[in-house]
Formats: sequence, C-alpha cells, structure tokens
Amino acid sequence: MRLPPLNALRAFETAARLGSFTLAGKELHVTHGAISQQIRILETSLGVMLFIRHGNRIELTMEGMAIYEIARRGLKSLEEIPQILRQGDMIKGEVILSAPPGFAGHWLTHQLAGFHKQYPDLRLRVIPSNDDREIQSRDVDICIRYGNGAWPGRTVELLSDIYLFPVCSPQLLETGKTLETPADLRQFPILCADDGYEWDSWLGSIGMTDDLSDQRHYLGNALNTTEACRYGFGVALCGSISSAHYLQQGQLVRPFRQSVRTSNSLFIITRDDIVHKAGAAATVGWFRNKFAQQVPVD
Amino acid sequence: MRLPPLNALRAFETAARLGSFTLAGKELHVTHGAISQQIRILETSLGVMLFIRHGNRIELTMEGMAIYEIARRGLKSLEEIPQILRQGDMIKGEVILSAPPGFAGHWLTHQLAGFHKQYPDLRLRVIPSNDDREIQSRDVDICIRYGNGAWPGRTVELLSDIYLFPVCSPQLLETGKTLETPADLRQFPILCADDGYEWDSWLGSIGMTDDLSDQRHYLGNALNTTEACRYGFGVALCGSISSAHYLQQGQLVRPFRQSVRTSNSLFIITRDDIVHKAGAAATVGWFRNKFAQQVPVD
DNA sequence: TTATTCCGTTAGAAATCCTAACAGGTACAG
DNA sequence: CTGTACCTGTTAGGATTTCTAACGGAATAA
Repeated sequence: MRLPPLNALRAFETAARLGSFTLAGKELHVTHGAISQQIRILETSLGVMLFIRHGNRIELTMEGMAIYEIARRGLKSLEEIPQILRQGDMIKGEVILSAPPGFAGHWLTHQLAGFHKQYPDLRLRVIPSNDDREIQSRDVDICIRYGNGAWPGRTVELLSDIYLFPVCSPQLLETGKTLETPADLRQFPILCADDGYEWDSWLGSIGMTDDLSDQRHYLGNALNTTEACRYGFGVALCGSISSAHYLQQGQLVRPFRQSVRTSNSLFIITRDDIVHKAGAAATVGWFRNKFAQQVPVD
Repeated sequence: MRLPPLNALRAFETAARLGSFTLAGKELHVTHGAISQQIRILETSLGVMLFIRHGNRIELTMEGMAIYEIARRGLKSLEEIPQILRQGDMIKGEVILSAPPGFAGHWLTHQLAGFHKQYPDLRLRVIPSNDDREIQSRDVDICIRYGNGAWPGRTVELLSDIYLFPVCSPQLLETGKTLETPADLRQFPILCADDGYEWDSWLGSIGMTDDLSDQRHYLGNALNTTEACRYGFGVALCGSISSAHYLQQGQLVRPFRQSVRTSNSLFIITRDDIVHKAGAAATVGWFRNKFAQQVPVD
C-alpha cells in the first residue's frame, strides 16, 4: 500500500490550510471529531505526528509542513478534473512535439492518420530534433527522445526499449542470392547510418569477426538507410520502432532472428504542468497507449 | 463538494493504467466488482462515461483519457508523501529565492533569523531582482514579485495586498515642527523613490492639489527612502510590507491614517515541480504562513 | 460448438466513517 | 481567581460506504 489514505489526506489538507479542526469540519460538512479521527489515522499510517495539539489550537509540526505542500498541490490538481470535463471540448488546439527525425519520419508519420481520427480537433506541430534544449523549453509540450531516462526536473516515462536487427526488402531475396545465415551477408551491400557503429555492435553480438567493411555504404542517418533498404539496395540494421510498420506490411523482412538491444531506450518527456493543457495531456496518453498495446519486438 | 471521490479516483487510475478492472482489483487487493462499483460512482459523480464496456474488455472514452493524465499525476505526487517522510531530513540544502530588492532588504532580512531557527539546515540564496526572466528559470526555486498575478504556466499565490502611506522617524516630530494634517507636509522634505508616482497617487487620493514638488528629493528606490526616513531626513511613502517591522519597533510612525491601495499586490510564484524539492516546498509554506498570520495593515 | 476470460449486478457482510456527548486544556474578561 | 468561550481528544454506537461472493452475459479463441 503506497498511497496514504486519501480521505484522511483531504482532512489533513483542509485542517492545515484553515489551522483548525473545527473549521475544517465545517468546510467538509462533518464534525470536528471526524477530522480529529481522520488526522489520527493519517498520523498512524505515516508514523509521524502532523500537528502539535495545544488544547485550544493546533500547530503544524515540521513533518506536517513538509507534506502539506505536496498534499495541497496534489489535491488541487485533482480538483481540476470536474472543471476539465465541464469545459467539454478541451481536446483541441495545437500540440508542439519534438521528436528525433527518424522517429518522426517513420513511426510517427505512419500513426498520424489514426491520431487525427481519434482527436480531430488537435493539430500537431512536429519538430524533428534531438536537441536537449527543447526539453527545457516552455514552448515545447512534449519531447520524444532516445536516451537513458536521465532528464532531471522533468516527468520522464519509458515508451519502449529498442532492438536493432538486420532488415532487407523481400525483393532483394528474389535475386537468386541466398541470405540464410549471417555469413551470406558478404554477398550484399551493407547500409550504415552515420558511422556504422550499429553494425559493429550487432556483428560483435553474434560473434562474427568479419566487419564487412568493404561492403559498407554510409548514408548519413537511419532515415536514409531504411528508405534505401525498402527499395532493395541492400541490408540495413534497423530499430524495432522504425521498422515495425514496414515489417507488418511486408515491405521489409528480417532474414535472421538475432537482435541486439541498444543502451538507449525511447522516452517521452514532459513538464509537470502539462496537465493544464488538455490537448497535450491527451497526446501523452495517446503515445503511452500506442506503445502499451504494441507487441514488443526483439 | 469540489473534489471527486478520491477512492473512486484511485480505482479509476489503476483500471485505466492496467486496462482491466480485474487487474486493477488485484493491484488494490479487492475484487473486480469493487472496482466496477467505484468506477460507476466516479462516472455518476462526474456525469460522464469513462470507459466503454465491451463485455470482456474495456476502453477509455475521450473523457476518460482527458482526466486520466491528471488523476495519474495527481495521485503520483501524493505517493511521494510517505517517501519524503522516510528520508527524514529532507528539509536541508540551498533554496534559491528571487525577490524585489526592497522586499529582500526589509521584510525578508528581518525575518531571516526566525526562518533559520525554524529550518536550521536550510540555506537561502537571495537574488534581489524584479526580472521576470527568473520566473521562467529552472535555476530559481521561488520568486516573490509585485504584480497582478498574471504569470502564465506557473503556480501563483497571493501573499498580501499592498498599501502605501506616509511614514517618518519619531525624532522628526520632536524638532518643534508639527505634522498633524497633510497640509503640514509643506514643512518637511518629501522622499520619493524612483519617479515619485507614489506621492502623486497618495496626494490625489486625499484630494490635495499641491504636489509638494519643490520639497521632493528623489532617492532612486524604496530601499533608500525608507533608510533616509528612519534616520530622520523627511517623510516617505512606504509600503505596508516594507514598513511593518519598523512601525512595530517604533522606528517609524504614521503621522496620518490615510493610505492608498496599490494596483500591484505581492505574489509568490513557483513551478509545479517544486514539491520534489522539500526544502523549497517548506520555504513556500513558511512564506504563506508568515503572511497568513500577519495582521493586515492599511 | 465449448472453454475461457472478463465485466455487470446483486444481496448481505464487513469495514469505515461519522455523530453525539462529555472531558480537558487554554485564553481571556471580569 | 472565577467564569465563559472556544478549542481539541476520546469514546460508543449508529449511519454509511465499501467489499465480497455468486451468478449471468458478452466477447474471443480454438
């Protein structure tokens, strides 16, 4: 049981705010005795005294002050729930989203139609970027980033782990050349994004010593390798997220099962005050939902 | 009754997160029927359907998604309460506070000893400033500002309204000259901060047409006028907050009752994530407390 | 089709919460 | 000092809420 008793917490917040059990009872439409009992329940549950009783007045202890601020803001945010619903059509307007170019170009664009269908009045402004400065910016509602989850001062949530594996176009396998074991890779162009580190790590993980360096083509980024791969140029190492749609559609296939897990995972990063912008909050929920119901690929 | 039923909200949050009443029941150690009933209570209370029931599975409605994000974050912050207490000595470290120079120089410095006594392990770094950029900065925990309360995207709380009235040193009244009616002001130096607008507005409010312009001394800011006033130089228009301590000590007196309410009030401005820094949260509570128990001056 | 799984809905049991009444401490006025 | 007013604490027992247990129905998969 991790949450403190919520009704006792409400009694505490009211009593601490008004500085009186009797007044708190008036506000909550109960007797002072009920407040007294609720606060004792909370004190027992937390194992600390929250008020010093002076006979005819009360005083917050240090511990009481420490948790009052949290209780106050937490309950205040819950108070917004009925208000949000009363406004009705809050899920509209523009949501500003910063996402890595590869993610924005593949996974996200393939899902946009579904997003629009679910939230017809919401418009997305996508910023393709890996810049961490946008995480700190007040102008950006939501950031999607690859990393280790260490973004201090922000709410960070894991969306998905990332696995890398070789993929190629099915047409490539109809050219007569076989691609049944990793050794067969020697017959095909190897498509590298950036510096080719992803291939080094994959080849290393399956114990292959040949680094295929004389077959490598460097295409600059993952977006380009995936595109070249789809059009039958060669074999690329693709991430589980970017390739998911193409694998499902049959536009790409995985010649081998072997994959390597990257040290970076995909995270969604938001400010705490995102809840005040219902459209952005709904978008966060949409992302969480999409990745929760997606079958994990490795 | 403004808050939705809290235990029902917890059931909803769990069910929405797990996508199942049965699993939510497992997590909360109750049967699925209990969850079902709690969620119906919440739906009745809010007047909207939160889930679409499909017979053997559930799906969040738009309204359900809209409030899930708020409920999730609100309850999550309440979960921190037991953790904060477990750590025990969280009320320590440095709190960075930006406050207007006049406020920092008078009210705050007079209260620092009391603050230190209450929180011996807390150190304050005071930035005397009126710059609104600090309100947006992540490096500043708490901002105190005069204004109208319009600081979007931040938690803003009124600390006190501000009244302006003439004050002078008691010694000034022992020089033989009398100061019993506003007309007697002609015999004394008039101390103006900045552009002297405060005197214009006060003189206007009591219907005095003479603006005493040939007696005015311009000292640059309110800090200087108050100091000069304490040392018997003349009569200054002082704010209710800055002068409170000196009035109480008898170092300053109010020759007349008339005061004028300023359009700006004193606010305390924080980010939503201040709760994660217990020392800063305690400091906010300390400010709120100080101004709540202070007798209003006008 | 059957088996399975999950949700809905009851009645009644269990747990919780609240009230009412009295006791005791503090503050302040007379 | 005494009396009054105003708090809070603490009970027992009643009122209310919440949960369980058991059954029925809808969707899903084999």
